[in-house]
Amino acid sequence: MTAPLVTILDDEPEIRSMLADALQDAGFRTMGFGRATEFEAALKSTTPDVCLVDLGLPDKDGLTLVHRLALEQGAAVIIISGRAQVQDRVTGLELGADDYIIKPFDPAEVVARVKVRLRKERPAANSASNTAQFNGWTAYFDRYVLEDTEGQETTFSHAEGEVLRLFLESPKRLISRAHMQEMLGGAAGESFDRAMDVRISRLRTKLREDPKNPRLIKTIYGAGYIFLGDVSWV
Amino acid sequence: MTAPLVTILDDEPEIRSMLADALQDAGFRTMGFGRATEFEAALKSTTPDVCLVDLGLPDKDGLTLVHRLALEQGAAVIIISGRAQVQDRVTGLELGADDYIIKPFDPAEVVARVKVRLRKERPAANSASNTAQFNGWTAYFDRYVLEDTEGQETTFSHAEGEVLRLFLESPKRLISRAHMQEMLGGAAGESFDRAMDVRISRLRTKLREDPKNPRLIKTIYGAGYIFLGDVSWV
DNA sequence: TCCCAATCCTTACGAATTGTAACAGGCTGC
DNA sequence: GCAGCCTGTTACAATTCGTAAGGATTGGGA
Repeated sequence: MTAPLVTILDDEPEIRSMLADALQDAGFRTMGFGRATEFEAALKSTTPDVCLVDLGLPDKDGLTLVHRLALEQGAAVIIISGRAQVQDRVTGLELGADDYIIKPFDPAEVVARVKVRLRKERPAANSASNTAQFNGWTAYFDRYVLEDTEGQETTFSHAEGEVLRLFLESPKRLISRAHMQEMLGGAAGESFDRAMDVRISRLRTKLREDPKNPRLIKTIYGAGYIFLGDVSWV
Repeated sequence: MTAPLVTILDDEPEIRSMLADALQDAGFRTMGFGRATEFEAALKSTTPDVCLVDLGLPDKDGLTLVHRLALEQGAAVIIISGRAQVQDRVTGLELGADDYIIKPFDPAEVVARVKVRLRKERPAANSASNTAQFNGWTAYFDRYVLEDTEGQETTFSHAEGEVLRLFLESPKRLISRAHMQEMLGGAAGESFDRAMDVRISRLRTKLREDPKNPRLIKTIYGAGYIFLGDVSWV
């Protein structure tokens, strides 16, 4: 799968290169344009995933371009503009933009917002995004299935999935009991926190952990748990 | 079709009412909450389309709430926060928020951004189409027919169609049992709610679901159902 | 080293929830 | 009226998940 393509349409070269650097660091392909006509020409041969569009263009009205982009291309459109009036933002969003960022901006925020758009826009990438691999196991959170090296499948329940997901999102880091309670919805630490133990116990058996020598879910006495797998989300 | 539901979670009553007014003027239904626990309790019986969440809550960490919402509910989440640092915004967006609005804000902009989310989230809400495709199946609601990959047709009844339509209009989102009752007529009764189970059971057999490992209609114990197909309305 | 209290694991049990087969009433069309 | 389908109800099986209880483990102090 090729990296998502982000186009940058802005007449100031410094802004273009600043955004391109930040986006490329985040793993995206980028294409920069200084004029709307150039950009439109390029659209004939490429389909960007996200389009960053500056409204203050010399050769064309940015808003109509945004409108066309959103309608025809189906790409996510993020307006970047110096015009900070609320009315500008509202009309920009109503004409089809997915987001509206005001100059001056921080590149990190632009990258974050681009990522949000991608997360939502690409259904294929979305359905695969709740799958994680670790130490021979594959966890499919959408199907509630755990698959071992030989392709053997086991199902896990919703509650078990919550715990597993929490571990897989913070591997090799200590997860305190209190934090766990909070994440997993429970009322804040009553004396009933043994429920947590049971959940983990059940998860351990599904992961076929050796009770004497757990390799994946390690207990830190008096502190919490730590998940030791090498996790990669697919 | 009922108006989209927007929840407002903020500890300041003035902000809640200001947002509620603006959103209701725009034609949305709203529900306001001052504490995270109240909100979580309400989630058991309703499924909001967009959730506005203030991060500075007294009783719970807003960010973990956002994370859970985005993950489990599948609803669009918009953070509203007084914390204006770029880092705050980036982490908020990475944890699953779809947008991040900084206080003080203009209600008109909030409304505009809510509309953008709805435009993206509910593919079927706008078009009054009667045909939907998902995972090899095609459902023709005008003919009460379900067609599989090979063109084999099965009919479904009105009651089954109601459930199926509800699922197909909110794919990959948790649909609470109570919300379902409300949608499908019956008052939330006592033993009546078993009718719901039976409807779903019958729908499952028509979709040839494996009882041990359903791939399309997933049960979340104690919460509701979630439809996992990739839906597109035609 | 030994002991003890705190902490944690595991098993068994039971309440709550959900799945589904079977039955029965109701409606429609012939 | 009768046959056939739709749909709610009932009853019972299966699942989920918290709780209790007893045993095992840990780590610090005697």
